[in-house]
Amino acid sequence: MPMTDVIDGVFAALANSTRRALLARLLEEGDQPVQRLAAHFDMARPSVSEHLKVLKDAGLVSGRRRGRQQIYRLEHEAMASIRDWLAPYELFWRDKLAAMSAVLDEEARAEEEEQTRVEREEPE
Amino acid sequence: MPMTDVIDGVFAALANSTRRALLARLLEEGDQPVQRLAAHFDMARPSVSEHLKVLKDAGLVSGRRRGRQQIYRLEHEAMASIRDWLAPYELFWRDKLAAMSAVLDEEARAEEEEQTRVEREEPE
DNA sequence: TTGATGCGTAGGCAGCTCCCTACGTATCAT
DNA sequence: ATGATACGTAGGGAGCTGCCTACGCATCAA
Repeated sequence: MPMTDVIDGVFAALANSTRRALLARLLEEGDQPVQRLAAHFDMARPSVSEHLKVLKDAGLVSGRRRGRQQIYRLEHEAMASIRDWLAPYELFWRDKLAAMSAVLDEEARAEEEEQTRVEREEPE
Repeated sequence: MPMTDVIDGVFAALANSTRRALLARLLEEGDQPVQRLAAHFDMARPSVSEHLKVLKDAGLVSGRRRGRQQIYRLEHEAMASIRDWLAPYELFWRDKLAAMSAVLDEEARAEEEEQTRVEREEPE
């Protein structure tokens, strides 16, 4: 599977607030079964199951059986793929902001020098 | 506008390979007009315009006029909102991996100690 | 074995996405 | 003013999303 399709799936999965909320629950409360996850949402349980399937297909969560329950947990790799995708943009902006702050520092320095000169010309 | 809607828009905008490719062009080649962006895609120019609108609505790009051209450029804030959303998960996994590597280190140390003991018992 | 529980899937419907072509509008060259 | 250029929007169609209820299957308690 091409990398672009993986990223497609991950971003698409995250483009829904219910699914992001499911991830947040798993993050804050740890692994848990569907029932417990579904309890927090004003939505039929099967709909939650479908959301979990989307997250699972995207690689953002995994499920294991425990008796008749299915325990879901966060998976790291898919998240990491987003971070990796984001990295070049972060670098770009880091450099951009660094350059900008260098300019501002230079302006501040020049202004301070100007201020010093003025102060020398207007003593007391 | 609630933060969740902003994030929704950004993730939805990024859940399309054409739009991600447009961002990549802007990243690598800098600000440019629609025409030049559209040239790289096997797609009608108006479709590219629509993708750019999605990116613009999500806050990922901005446009300024130059004569009859519209120059698009990357915008930082929307990207930053993703990074911020991602941060708690990154922290979670950093801790998780740190704990895991501590366990592995401990196992390695124990194993090494065992090895040392064996070596003492079998000198030369 | 029987009934209850936990979960997933089937089927259906309203609304959105992504592409297209046709057209409207602003700007520029002549 | 006239035609060309750069761009956006309108309108439409095929397919996907997100929700629902109904149902099927596996597991557990009694």
